Amino acid sequence: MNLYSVLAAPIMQQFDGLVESDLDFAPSPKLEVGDVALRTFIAAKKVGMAPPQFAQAIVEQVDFGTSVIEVKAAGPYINFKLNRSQFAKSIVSTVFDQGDSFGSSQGGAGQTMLIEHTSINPNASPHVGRARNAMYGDSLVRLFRFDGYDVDVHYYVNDIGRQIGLLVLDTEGQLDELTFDDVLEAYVKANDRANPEKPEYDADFEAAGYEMLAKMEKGDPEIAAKFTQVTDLCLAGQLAVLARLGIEYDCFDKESKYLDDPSLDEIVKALEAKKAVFTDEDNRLVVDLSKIGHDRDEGRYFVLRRGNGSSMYGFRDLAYTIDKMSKGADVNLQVFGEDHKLYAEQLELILKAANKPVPESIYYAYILLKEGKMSTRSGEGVLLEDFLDQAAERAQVKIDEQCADMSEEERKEIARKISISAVRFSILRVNPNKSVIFDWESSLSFSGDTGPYVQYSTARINSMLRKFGEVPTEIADDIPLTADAEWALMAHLATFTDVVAQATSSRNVAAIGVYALETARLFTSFYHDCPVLVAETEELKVARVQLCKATLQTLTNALNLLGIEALERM
RNA sequence: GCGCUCGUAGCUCAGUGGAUAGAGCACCGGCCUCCGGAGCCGGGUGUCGGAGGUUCGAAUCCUCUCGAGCGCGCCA
Repeated sequence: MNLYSVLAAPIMQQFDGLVESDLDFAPSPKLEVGDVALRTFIAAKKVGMAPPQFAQAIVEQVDFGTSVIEVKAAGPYINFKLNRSQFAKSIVSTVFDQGDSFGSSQGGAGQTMLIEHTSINPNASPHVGRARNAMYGDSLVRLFRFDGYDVDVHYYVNDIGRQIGLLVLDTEGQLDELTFDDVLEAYVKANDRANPEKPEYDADFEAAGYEMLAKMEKGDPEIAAKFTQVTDLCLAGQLAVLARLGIEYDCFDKESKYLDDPSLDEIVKALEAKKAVFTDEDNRLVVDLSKIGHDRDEGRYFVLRRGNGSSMYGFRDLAYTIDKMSKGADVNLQVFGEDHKLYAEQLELILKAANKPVPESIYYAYILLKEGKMSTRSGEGVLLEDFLDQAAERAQVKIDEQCADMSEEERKEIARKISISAVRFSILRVNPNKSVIFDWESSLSFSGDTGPYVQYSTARINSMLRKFGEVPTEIADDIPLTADAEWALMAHLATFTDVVAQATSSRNVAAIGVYALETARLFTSFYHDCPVLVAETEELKVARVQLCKATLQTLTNALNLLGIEALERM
């Protein structure tokens, strides 16, 4: 359903040599001027006329039939007043027909996508900053699934490394009784004991931690089992928090699997052939990236192995990336914080040098705390769990007073859904390459540009639909939807498919949030202007209810992409 | 120092070549004897960081510059 094709066809018929993309249609700046505008610059150039003359020529010569009521040139622009009723039928019936898949252009049908996101160190609880990674990744998953892709979601588990070694050491013998929170606490203590700058510093303990790690890397089965036990416990704790936001994964890839992967030899050989790898004075194995395309001194060297022979994170990550790419998905994505940009570029150079395919990286900027007393500088300072708890508490207060007739169970469930909406929306609505200033007050607010505001529209529509009863699926030919508020809403619904396609190809989920807000705003405006259940005539009532239902469907689909549920009541 | 990203209203953000740059928050007025007031309507606020350039046309593209965030050899 494209409003503009209907107008483009007769123009192309009248003027030879024009294709649809030459005709630059957009909504008119104001409804008083017209419903749709054509900007003639590109097409005028192609037919060899000055834009205002070409505009005039179109107005005089082209017959737009019944779909247009009035055509007026305004300098290089042309404004069309449309037969709104005719377009209304087309728009509403398209939404009805496509239902839950309205908005999808099925561009990914038959294709596969592999995405890796989140990957938090096991020794930490998810912070709001990291959660931006998980929420973005998760919404990309939803977006690609909606577009028809078969998506596989991967989580890279950093199950080896110094911090796990320290944890194993510190919790030895008591792991069976410990909870995730206990382990987090233990890690803080263990970290201090291994930090020479802290009063608790214990050199023997630190050394024992490294020894533990070395044994693990050598494949000691007993130690390995202990590592697994700690890692699994932590992972389960992290996943529980992420699951509260509706975030799930298909595969967990353990880093320890890639300690000595055969593909690593292949990489080193390829680098050797280009004289891009050397062993330095401290016996480290180092890549000189300037030999394979890096053009400056900063970040020129990339260490693969330490002097003692143990591998670096990046070396194992190379093996992991090769493994991921070997699955042959049509689209491969990985979501990183902006601090990983150089690192990812370095990996990319190495992979390319070894003639290996490279996944596409998506970056998000950090979340900063509004300056204040206890602010550390990044959003790392706020635990996701606390954020969710606070949001749920606030929502609960409001629900308890507003939905007093419902059971406690129901109220709790609704409060939960609203809190998730507030949290996800506040983070997702900002473009990912832009830092978000995190502030409790506005992030937990339920009014204005928020997820709960959008949900409110869905609850309101559902309330009307319950009162109305069964909505006829048949749309009348002369459906009486012609008021400005009705048109503005319908015209906006008609753009959803384009918005989704654009968001998918640019991997920018924020556009969906902006769209959902605008839809909710236009709906509320319509709702206040146009009586629905108390409309003057039965025809008008049915038509408006149908528009409401189409709006609800669109909002539901948009919210789903953001991991937010539309609500029956709130 | 070098590289990447960002800079739009008091604050938080939309707006990736087209008409008079838009929302929310905050502030001031209205609006529930009509369908849900987490709402709606109205009121004003801009050197689009700055300077050049490209273009019929620039918040948007290019160059320079200032400011902020992030990164830059044995953390993951």
